[in-house]
Amino acid sequence: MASHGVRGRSGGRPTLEEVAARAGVGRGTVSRVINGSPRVSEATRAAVEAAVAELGYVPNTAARALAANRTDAIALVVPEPETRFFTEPYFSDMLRGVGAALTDTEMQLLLIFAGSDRERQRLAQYLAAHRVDGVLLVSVHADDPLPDMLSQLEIPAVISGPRSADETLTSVDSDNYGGARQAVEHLLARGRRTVAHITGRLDVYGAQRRVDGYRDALREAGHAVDELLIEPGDFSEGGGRRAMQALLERRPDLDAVFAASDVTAAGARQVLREAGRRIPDDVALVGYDDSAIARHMEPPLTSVRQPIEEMGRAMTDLLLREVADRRPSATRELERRQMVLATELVERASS
Amino acid sequence: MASHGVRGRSGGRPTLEEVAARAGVGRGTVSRVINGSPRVSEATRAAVEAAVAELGYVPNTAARALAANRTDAIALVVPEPETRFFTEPYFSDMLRGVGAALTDTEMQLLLIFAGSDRERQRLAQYLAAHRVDGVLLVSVHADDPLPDMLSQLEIPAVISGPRSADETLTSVDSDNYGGARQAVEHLLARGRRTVAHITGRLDVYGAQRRVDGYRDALREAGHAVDELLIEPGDFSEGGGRRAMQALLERRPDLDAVFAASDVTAAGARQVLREAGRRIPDDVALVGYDDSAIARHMEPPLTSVRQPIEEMGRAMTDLLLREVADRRPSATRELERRQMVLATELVERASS
DNA sequence: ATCACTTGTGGGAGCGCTCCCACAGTACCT
DNA sequence: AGGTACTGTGGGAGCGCTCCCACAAGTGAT
Repeated sequence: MASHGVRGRSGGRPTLEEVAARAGVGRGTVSRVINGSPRVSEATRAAVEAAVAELGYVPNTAARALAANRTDAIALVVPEPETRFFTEPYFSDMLRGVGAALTDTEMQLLLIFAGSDRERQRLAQYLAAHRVDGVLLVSVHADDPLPDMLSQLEIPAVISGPRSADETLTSVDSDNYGGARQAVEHLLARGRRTVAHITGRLDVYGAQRRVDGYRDALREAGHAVDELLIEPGDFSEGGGRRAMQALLERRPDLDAVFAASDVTAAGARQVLREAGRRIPDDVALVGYDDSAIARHMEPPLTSVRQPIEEMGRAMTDLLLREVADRRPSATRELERRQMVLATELVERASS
Repeated sequence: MASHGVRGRSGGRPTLEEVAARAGVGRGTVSRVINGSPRVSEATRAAVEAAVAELGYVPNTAARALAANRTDAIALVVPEPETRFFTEPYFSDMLRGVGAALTDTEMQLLLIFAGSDRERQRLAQYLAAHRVDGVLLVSVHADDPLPDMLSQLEIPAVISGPRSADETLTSVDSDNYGGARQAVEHLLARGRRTVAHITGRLDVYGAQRRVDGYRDALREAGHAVDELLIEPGDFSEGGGRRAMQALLERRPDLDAVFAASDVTAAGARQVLREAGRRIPDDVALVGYDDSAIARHMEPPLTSVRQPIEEMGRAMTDLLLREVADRRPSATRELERRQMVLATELVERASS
């Protein structure tokens, strides 16, 4: 029986040492070739590469991580219990962007579900155990302790939506303010006079910015902002229904609704239908996210598209850069990085 | 300057050795406590646990992986380029199930995107580098070399849909055959006589099984199976459109369509509308997946729900068991495991 | 009292790699 | 000729852990 581990020594994966022996060089030289160091002669490099190919050598990740103090992996922290995250396409799109950015890298992606308190506890542990080189944070609430924990642990992190106007972490965001303005300006341009807004969860900074955009668009068009036309939602379908009911009671004369998400708009639409309002004839409806729901709604929903995939890609790129900066001998370029990507209004029949 | 790595020795994360010194015991004893070995006296255990708490000790994953030859991580291999994977909710649901099964475990989830040849190449490398203890495989095509590679490398793996009737790997599947039967039986019970079927990609075993279910349901109801009513699709919206057009040309008298996915059904719906057919009055429509699209379609789409989240959970459970079996000293229970979960027909207005 | 076993414990060896120091060899100056 | 530099290379030390052997101490049967 082998002394250690599951697979015995014989016939196991080849090690650096074995490659070195085969190529007739020292361990250090093989390491240099593997890691692309320039301080190796052409002849030696060729010999080592041949040995690597013959033996099918692949460096052991754990050993490398232990010796070099890096893991070549980053984590995407997913606030799992919020079902919203999975029912909306946001997550998938983000993931695709992250995946794309990682494609030409040696980096691997670790998905960490951390919603419950216990999980967040454990998350800290894992990160402390240095399981990853950096962390991508999405959908963070204002009072989430995680970002600050990461700062304290000096773990590179990038956050998808800044928590406030003066976010300290590197962040990537879509232009929530501008997107909301686009939506409202569009409705006004279509001749609507009484535009209501169902907000998102207001502890999310992006939702606040959408409200700001809504307000400013109205003001600049010379309309007074009527607070009775603003009803808080929570990004969900049920929230959309509740908010729409409240709005119809307060301002039955409204002729347009800008919802902070497509799902919210779907909820609003149900209530409008039940109240006998035709879309867009009586009430124009604009959503946010440009999700599959928007395309398949009846009538198809005008919606603000966020470049979520691009955001995922940008976040990853920024994180990789930060990780590289942290490596020994890197020339630190520690500017604070805040990136904002433009949104796009996708016009459909609902407005 | 610290000699090694980014973080210097001083003030870094505490090590086993430091905990041992603090608790006044040996390194081995601390290791035993950390790993829950019963061969430790109560007093010692308490002392060690106190030291761990005081120092905030967290075991270093890389060191453990290197010494113990295990990583406490499993991989979910995602065939990324197939956009279908991201646009359908299949993926999210699966992921949620996997996450749920992992919640009470120490296991972490590594997401590996492997679609292009180059990526699959690299995937083999990563797996060979022993980066994970086991692999979850979803949406595998009949000619995918990956499953066999994994068998050969003796890496525990569980596959989401078996590749054929005699799959060698442990697999979890939903009852594609039964689901299709449910759908067709439902249509017949509603009085439909001419039921067409738009298939999925026929190199996917599950799609074949749905065709089998479609055929058998018709036969057992005493109907002849007309091959002209079966048109191959590819699970996509465009495929659904093309197939529907072909079917309408060949059999303009059809009064029901069973589509192999909701997205396919959405494509079919468009063509039916353009052809002036009313749903469900002229043609009843049934989809597969019970996705958000089904709920938001006009009219809402009757669809076969697969317990995808449960599948993800089951796959993960099975994989964890296999991984545990592989560990030294485990009592091997090497039965071949094939699990099939029941589907459910969700009836809506389209049929 | 002796032997045999059990329980708890310490610490050496080793996992496979990276980092870095030492040194041989060569080249180019003074 | 001697010095100074640089290039390429070998291999020791060490990353932090697990595994296992050795051994002390206790327990009970002979």
